[in-house]
Amino acid sequence: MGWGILCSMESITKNLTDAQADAVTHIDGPLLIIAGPGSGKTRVVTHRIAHMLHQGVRPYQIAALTFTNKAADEMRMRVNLLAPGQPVWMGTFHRFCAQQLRRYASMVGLNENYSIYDMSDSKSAMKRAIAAAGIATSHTSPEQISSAISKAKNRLITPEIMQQQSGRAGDTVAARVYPVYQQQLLLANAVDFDDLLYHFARLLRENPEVRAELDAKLKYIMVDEYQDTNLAQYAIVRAMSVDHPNLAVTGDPDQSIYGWRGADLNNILDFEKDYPNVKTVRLEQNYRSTPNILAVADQLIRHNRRRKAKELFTENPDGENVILRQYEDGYQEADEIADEIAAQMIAGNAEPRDFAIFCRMNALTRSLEHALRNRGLPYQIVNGQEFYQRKEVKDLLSYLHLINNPAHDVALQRVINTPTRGIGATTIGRLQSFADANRIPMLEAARRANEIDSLSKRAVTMVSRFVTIYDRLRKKATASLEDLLRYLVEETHYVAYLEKTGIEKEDHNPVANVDELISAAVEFDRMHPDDGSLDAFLEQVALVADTDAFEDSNNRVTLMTLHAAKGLEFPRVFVIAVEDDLLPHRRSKEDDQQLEEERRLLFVGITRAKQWCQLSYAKRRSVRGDIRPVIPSMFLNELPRADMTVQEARADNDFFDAVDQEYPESWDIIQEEPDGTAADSGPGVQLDADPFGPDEVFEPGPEPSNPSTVDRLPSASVIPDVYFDDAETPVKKSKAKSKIKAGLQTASEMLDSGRTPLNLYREGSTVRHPEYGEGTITSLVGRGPKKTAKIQFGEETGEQTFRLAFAKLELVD
DNA sequence: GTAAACGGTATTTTT
DNA sequence: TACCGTTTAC
Repeated sequence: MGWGILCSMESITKNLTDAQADAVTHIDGPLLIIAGPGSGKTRVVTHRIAHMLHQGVRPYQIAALTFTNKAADEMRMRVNLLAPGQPVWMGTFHRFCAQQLRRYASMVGLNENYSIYDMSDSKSAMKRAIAAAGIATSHTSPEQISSAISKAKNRLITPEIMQQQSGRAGDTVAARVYPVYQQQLLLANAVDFDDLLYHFARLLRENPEVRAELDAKLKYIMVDEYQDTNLAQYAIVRAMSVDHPNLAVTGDPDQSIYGWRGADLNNILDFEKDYPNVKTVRLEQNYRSTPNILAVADQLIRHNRRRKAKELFTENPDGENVILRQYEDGYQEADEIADEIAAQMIAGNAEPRDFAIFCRMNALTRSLEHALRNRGLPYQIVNGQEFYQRKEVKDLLSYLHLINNPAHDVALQRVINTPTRGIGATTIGRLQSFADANRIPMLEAARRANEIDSLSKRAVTMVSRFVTIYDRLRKKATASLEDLLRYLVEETHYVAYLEKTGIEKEDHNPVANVDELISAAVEFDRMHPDDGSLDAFLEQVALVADTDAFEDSNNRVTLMTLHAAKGLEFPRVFVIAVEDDLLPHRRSKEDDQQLEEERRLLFVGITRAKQWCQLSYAKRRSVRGDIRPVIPSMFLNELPRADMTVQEARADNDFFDAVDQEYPESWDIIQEEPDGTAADSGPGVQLDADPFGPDEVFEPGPEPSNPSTVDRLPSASVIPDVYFDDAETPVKKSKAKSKIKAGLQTASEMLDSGRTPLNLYREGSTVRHPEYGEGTITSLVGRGPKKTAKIQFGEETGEQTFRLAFAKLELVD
């Protein structure tokens, strides 16, 4: 054996449980590993690879397919510890297909330098296809058509078949667009994400010799997260495991959360039928979580019908109860979670990286972000706006794409007038028509601009000028990426353009992003001294997901969606907004299978937690602008109260204390726990006396005002009505309340009744105060009831600070 | 042709 | 609220 360092057989299998060792030592023949959360699955997979190598399997005969780059990186790192330097192929499905397609490009009608359209690219392409197909978007949206076509591709349905099938279904429109869209992609020498799988699956199906070749070459295929495979992926894996059916899949039906993307749970549920001689191993012991957390998760998931029943257990010591927490609203949720994190850190047994906050939708991270930032807590958002999606980055990448693939029409349209060079929509439209008529790429049309009669002389000049710039850039295509990018930025005067047009916002600095992209290029050059091509760089960029951006080396609180959380673990976990219409999501409630998927989503969230976990919901939450009452998620009723602590919302006397706690300048320094009291509203904030007029809605609740006191309510078998009813809440039983229920008046209107709505105050607004007279708002911070303004009055009074919800202010216009 | 201003509308999750 | 497409004013 070529590597002396590799551990002995015993050390590979020692420290493994029987079940784990069973899986690790199974080499030939199909293998199904049902792996519960935290059951050491990655350990098994990596040890199995090491074991196979040890037994003489050649590294290039093994391919391990994952869904995320992060999972692949993790696997690579850990295999490398066990068997250093072995060239086992590990990577995502999409990357695998992309690489194979490079080799066999011509067999599916592509060129080897084909481009991968990202979502926004395919969106533009889709719009163009819809227009070309002559379809009015009055009754459908491009998104719906996209999604129908995407689903078709995931199920390996060709345009022809879709047209035949769509007799009665509402997919007829999509079926008409589909062939047009595919043709345009092919003409642009491009594929979308689905095509990577679709083309490759069809390639295998239609070319037996290619199939046999790959089957023989990759004798041992492993698939991670098998429960998330769709039909295309299933077909690919199957096709490569006919002559050498040494297919090992790992997964957990209870963690299947990608049904909406075409994942078919039957792939894993029926695996044993597909491969009769399969060896099945169940990993049910959990090494990650406390028994309490596991019990809650297990009880929840037992409500699903479509699953393979598992008996999850752990030998970990007992931990704290899972907390079920109610908040008044999303802002309080955000603030108090941030406070809780601060408190736990101050208590000294946690640091930022220990915490993760999960939510159903990206939009929900905003208030959390705000609250964390206010307290100076370091955090990272794992989704937000992906770096590669930002305008300035996309602009430059589009240039690179066009340089690499002159047929990339989407890139051309993005770039031809960026920076602006006098080529407007009309001109672009005419180029497009000419291109369509002659079945040529738009760049080709641009080269032949003088043949296009409809173009004005001026337009022809402008277009030619662009082509000249393009050709100049193209000459640099083989330079290092860094050189190419720098040259590009310089030649197009891109930075000047950004500075001229860019509106620099607080957390958005376009020029810095340009620099960051250049850094990424430098890094790529460094990592690929030999094989570094523009092609490879663009492929790499296209296939990294936002979830891969997660850095556990950063000592930061992590904010992400539940989907992004899969495969990760954190000591302390918050799942926020466990509310009806959100989790389960409104659009998933009608269908049982989708509802079960939502339940799995929460299951995934809870099982990420190692020692501490809180689920929360609010009584009301603002949804795109206005505030609406909330019904807690039905899933909360399914949780066992024995392992939980239920906490009702703290009454909103919180408006007057906890808000303005002082936090350390830097979290390196840990301070004593702040002892906020009702009277202590913190420095710099002035509250008007008695904010409650006769018509006020709020009254102080019965809770103690010391925020460090935690209320532990007795457990209950179901969520008591009190959580969303008025019985013990600070909302008075008044006409105002019934209006909430009837939806006639929003809570924010109630809060602001008889006052100027908070969102009308702007920096620079002139306001009148009964005592101080007129002043100008110099700054605004905070949200909702906590929105605070600094107001500059006359010389005598100077600057004063007010909580807008309570101050007796009037807007002067 | 460009840019700002307006108004309508959608709103999940992501390789 | 935020984005997008459209209109409007230069």
